[in-house]
Amino acid sequence: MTKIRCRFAPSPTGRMHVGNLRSALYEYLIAKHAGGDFIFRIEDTDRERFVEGATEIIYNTLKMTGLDYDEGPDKDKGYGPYVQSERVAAGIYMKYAKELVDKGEAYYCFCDKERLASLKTEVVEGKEITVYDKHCLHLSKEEVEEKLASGIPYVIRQNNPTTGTTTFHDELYGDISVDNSELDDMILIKSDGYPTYNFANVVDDHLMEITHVVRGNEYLSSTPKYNRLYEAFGWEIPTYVHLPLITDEEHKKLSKRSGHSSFEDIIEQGFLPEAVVNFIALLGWSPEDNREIFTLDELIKEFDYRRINKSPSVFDMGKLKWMNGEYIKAMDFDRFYEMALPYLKNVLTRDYPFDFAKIAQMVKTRIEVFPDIEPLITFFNELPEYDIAMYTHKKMKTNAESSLEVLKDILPMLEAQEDYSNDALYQLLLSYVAEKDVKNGYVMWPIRTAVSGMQMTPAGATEIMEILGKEESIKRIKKGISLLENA
RNA sequence: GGCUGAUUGGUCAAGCGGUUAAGACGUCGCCCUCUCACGGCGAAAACAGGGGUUCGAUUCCCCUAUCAGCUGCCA
Repeated sequence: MTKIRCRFAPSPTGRMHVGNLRSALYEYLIAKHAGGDFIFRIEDTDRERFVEGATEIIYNTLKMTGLDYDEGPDKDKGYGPYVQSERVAAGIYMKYAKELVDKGEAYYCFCDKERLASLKTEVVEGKEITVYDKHCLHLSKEEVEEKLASGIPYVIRQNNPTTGTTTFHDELYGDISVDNSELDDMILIKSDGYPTYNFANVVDDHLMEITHVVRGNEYLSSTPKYNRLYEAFGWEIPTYVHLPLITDEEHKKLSKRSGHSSFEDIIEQGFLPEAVVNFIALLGWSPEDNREIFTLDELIKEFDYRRINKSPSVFDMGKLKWMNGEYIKAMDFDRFYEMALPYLKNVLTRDYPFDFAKIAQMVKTRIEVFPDIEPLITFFNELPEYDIAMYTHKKMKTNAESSLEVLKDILPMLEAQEDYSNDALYQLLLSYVAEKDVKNGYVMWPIRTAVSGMQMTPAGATEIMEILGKEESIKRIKKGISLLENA
């Protein structure tokens, strides 16, 4: 039994897409579940789309998500280099392309853009289809030599048969067949000397002894051509696992506009890496039981790629939020506090010794992502303008009149009170409730309204006063009284 | 247009010939409660359509529809 080797081979073209990240995750999980190796390779053969800094983003994403690779550009285990542009420099692809030319499985093509354009067939919606007509396949050896010698730009194309069918097996999708007449003579080596993905991918996967080729199913339709390449070389065909795609809410491919296209975008919105990993693991895969919360290690243990779904799934931001909220609730307080503090400090700017830890405790069960904290606590910093209609609450049986009465009764009690701890204040108000023989809410509601100016708060009236302290609490109660009196 | 694939509630998703068709998010209701949230309980909500095969189809086959991907000197 050979050791399983899976690779993650992204192109450094920008931020890391969540579809890409999920591929990386599944590749990692498939390898690790079987005790295999996870290889990281960079496919930078498209010099036009290369984005400066994109490689760093990929490294960083892998680090943040905990997808540790066993081999990669900075971890050569003898299969390197792991960056395709370096492999180009080493002449690897050209060597194999020429081998194919010698075998008659590939050929030089000197057709220029104009001729290629003339081959295009106009089809609906402005889409054009080009099928190469094997024009250059018929060049004689002498003609090829002559053109090469005279420096005419060329590409190397795969020479595919035009009759018969090609079948390949995918672990998830089963056997897939296509007529060979559908197989275009795709370009292997571009005129700039770089290989296309189609070629580099096959060569590298073989050379790096990748056993399981795991990738998005946008490659499903070109896999027959890859198979023909393996066969032309006489190489062993790897196990294929094509993954269903992830779409946005409109069932369209995730776009930049959808706001959650990249891992970085999501992290910037206040999500935790482990929640994102957990969430995307469940997008297209499910465990045997109904469990939904998994650490990476637990995923490794449970992940069986045969349980991967075949149909595309929508990236549901709402459920990601829920899951992130679960992670926040389960987080130990010290770590939560540390992460929440910047948001707390951002809002609580008043020159007052706020008890940040207490406030953090209040919001912990009330947020899904960290930025949710801010709107919850701004009232602590400053009493907002509010409408006295807020004093009226049907269930609490309160209205402006009753509220005014309660606030006026309570004010002297609060002024006399020295201990502003939550417990003490609560007992104090409860004694008033008992004395008046009313429901708790009847007195709590107007007080909470007066000290917060908010319809909803992350804490009760007495907890709020504990935070605000005596002076500020009384000031806000008085403000409430004057608002009600002047109504 | 051609090729390939997919199709279970709004979303994720179990199911792999016989089930009251799980569970989760969201939504709604109730309880808890010093508001909200947490927590607890409950409700509404699905097998794309049509033919077969079969004693019996969500499960197997075919057709249609819809969606997606590919159809690049992008990956």
